[in-house]
Amino acid sequence: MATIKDVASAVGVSVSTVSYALNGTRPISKAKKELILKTAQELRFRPRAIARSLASKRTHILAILFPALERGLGLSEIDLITQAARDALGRGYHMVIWTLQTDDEEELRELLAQELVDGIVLMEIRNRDWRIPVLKETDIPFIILGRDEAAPGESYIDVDFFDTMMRSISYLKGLGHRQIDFINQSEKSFRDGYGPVVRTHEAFEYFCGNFDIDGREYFCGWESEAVRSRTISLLSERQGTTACIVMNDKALPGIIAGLSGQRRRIPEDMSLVSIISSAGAASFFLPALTSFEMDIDAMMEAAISQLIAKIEGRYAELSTRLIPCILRERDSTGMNMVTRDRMVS
Amino acid sequence: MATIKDVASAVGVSVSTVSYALNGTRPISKAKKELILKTAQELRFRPRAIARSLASKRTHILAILFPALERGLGLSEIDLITQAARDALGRGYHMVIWTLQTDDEEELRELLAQELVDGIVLMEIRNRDWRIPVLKETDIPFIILGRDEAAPGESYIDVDFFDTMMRSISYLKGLGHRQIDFINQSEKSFRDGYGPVVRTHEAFEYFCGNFDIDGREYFCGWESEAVRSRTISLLSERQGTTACIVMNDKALPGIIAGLSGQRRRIPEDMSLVSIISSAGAASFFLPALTSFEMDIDAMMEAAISQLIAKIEGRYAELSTRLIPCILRERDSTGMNMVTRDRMVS
DNA sequence: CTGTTAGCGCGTTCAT
DNA sequence: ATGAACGCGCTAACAG
Repeated sequence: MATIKDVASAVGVSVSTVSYALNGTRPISKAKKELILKTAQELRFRPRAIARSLASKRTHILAILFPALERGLGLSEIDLITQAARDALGRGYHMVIWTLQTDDEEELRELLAQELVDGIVLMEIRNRDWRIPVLKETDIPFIILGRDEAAPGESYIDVDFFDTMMRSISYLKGLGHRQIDFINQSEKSFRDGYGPVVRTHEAFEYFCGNFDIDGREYFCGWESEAVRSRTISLLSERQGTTACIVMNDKALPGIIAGLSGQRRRIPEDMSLVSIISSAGAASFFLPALTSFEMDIDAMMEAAISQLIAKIEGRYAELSTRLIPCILRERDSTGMNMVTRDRMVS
Repeated sequence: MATIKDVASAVGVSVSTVSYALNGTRPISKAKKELILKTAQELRFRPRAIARSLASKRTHILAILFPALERGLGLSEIDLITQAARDALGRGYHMVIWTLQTDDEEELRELLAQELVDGIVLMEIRNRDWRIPVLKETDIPFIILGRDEAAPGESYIDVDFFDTMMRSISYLKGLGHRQIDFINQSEKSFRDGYGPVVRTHEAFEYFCGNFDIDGREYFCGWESEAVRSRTISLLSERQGTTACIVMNDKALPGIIAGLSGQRRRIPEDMSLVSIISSAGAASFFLPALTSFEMDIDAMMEAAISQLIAKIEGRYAELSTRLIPCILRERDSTGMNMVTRDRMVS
């Protein structure tokens, strides 16, 4: 492989001139610059990433950091990761995956001490996440996907849950629904103060009031058989509900089975909106589910560009962004029959 | 951050001695060695990955390479990626993700020319995959997940489809089933010679003969509504089938809906076995599906260890391995009623 | 505008 | 068993 030296001697200039010409770090006479670029091309010269890093103290490598998960990532994480890698690559950065074996600080410290990466994307953030203080000890830039209420002052990108809930309710109201159930995730995660659960909880309450909706929230695990029977009992416990918002991908099969077990058709008898779900999950079902999906491309674009901006020192200020979801109307929602009949008559 | 120099002067020896002590490259007197290790510890010295790489010509970074996919990876890819990263990390290697923007050779060449990685894991392999010749041009070690029939002589790790089909049929026969359908993937992928589709096709034919099973294979797309109606017509077209093997995760919702539309209960009227599916997909349904799942941990363990062995020059020979699937009995399979009744009477 | 040169931090050969 | 010195390929002061 050709080195910068080869190019230099081929053109008859010094290595620094070549370096400057290639990086545009310093003005070079037009003629020479073009000649250098041309010869570099011909010699198929590529700066060796490692050598460049050693000299410039910048590796052009980012890391995406996962905690040890209790087996099984959701359906959208794959898109997040690959999209992040792709975005980074498009900007000249590589992306490494760091999946920590355990919630072990020492392991993370080891990784950081190697100084292999220029910046870090933190995923699967939890409240009072132990990783944040560790990262702050070093001066390595990082960005958070999600929010840690206990760590104000950190830059983050998150889903706009408030907006999503508002639009969900508004959408269903537009279809004539007046009594709406909201199936949230587990009560435990609510008590733990897990961001998405808490924020949608608050938003649901707020907007039901605002839109004059008779709403009710249920917490729910995800073990399919349990969810099904729970759904069935809910149905009899509270009559008159014609629409349901679900933020719980894993509970969906149980809910749908429960509905069908009670002879409630979707969407004729019950409209279903899945929120914060992945495209894959929502279109997996029959009927395909109307959903508000995370705008993964936008989130990652924002995350990577902000992270790189920090690395390159363009602005180090706190930056926070909320990304709205995208509504995909599919086959699980329809007009409230009662309302429709009233309108017809 | 402390450098090797700091350690050397702190102990009062030369840098090379420290290097040797740390890497065990050369015998060092016991006393000094221990002192050096201790001081390094105290100074929190970590060899800078980049500097080490430049000198040793080895980066301890691997890449996992994806082609540009037509939107949406399956449910098991996420596990494959994170497991690969974790395995690598456990062996002292970082894993970067390379998702190519397009099927563009030049992009891959650029990446390779940077000499950032020591080895490559090739995923989503296709027949006559264009990436293999490109990789062979360089002398960088790589390993294939899957098989490319058109590239004999390359090391690979793949699912043991033959074994899986044998065990599936055997398992169902043990439950008394004698007439079995096999729902494969699309006919197009079969004609394209896509490995999994072709191999299961052959295995199904072979083992039906072997086990004296009345088997029939169907190719099938994945658009849910189409799959459902297809399933319904299949049911009437061929009576007497009591069990069904499916290698098509995305078609599962349609198949299940079609079955229930014809009032066939699972597993009372029809046993369902999902093969080569991910744990997530199979347990997502209600009833949860009995399945032969990819042994992702074993596959990745094999892949990474073989790749690293090649890198470290332990053996450069061709190595191929077929990994059997793991049977998970869930709720979608049961005794063939006809057989059972006969046994009872 | 351009060339010279000193590192970047570590591995490793050559001496001793 | 140990140290000095060189080199990996490139960037960025420091000089003109």
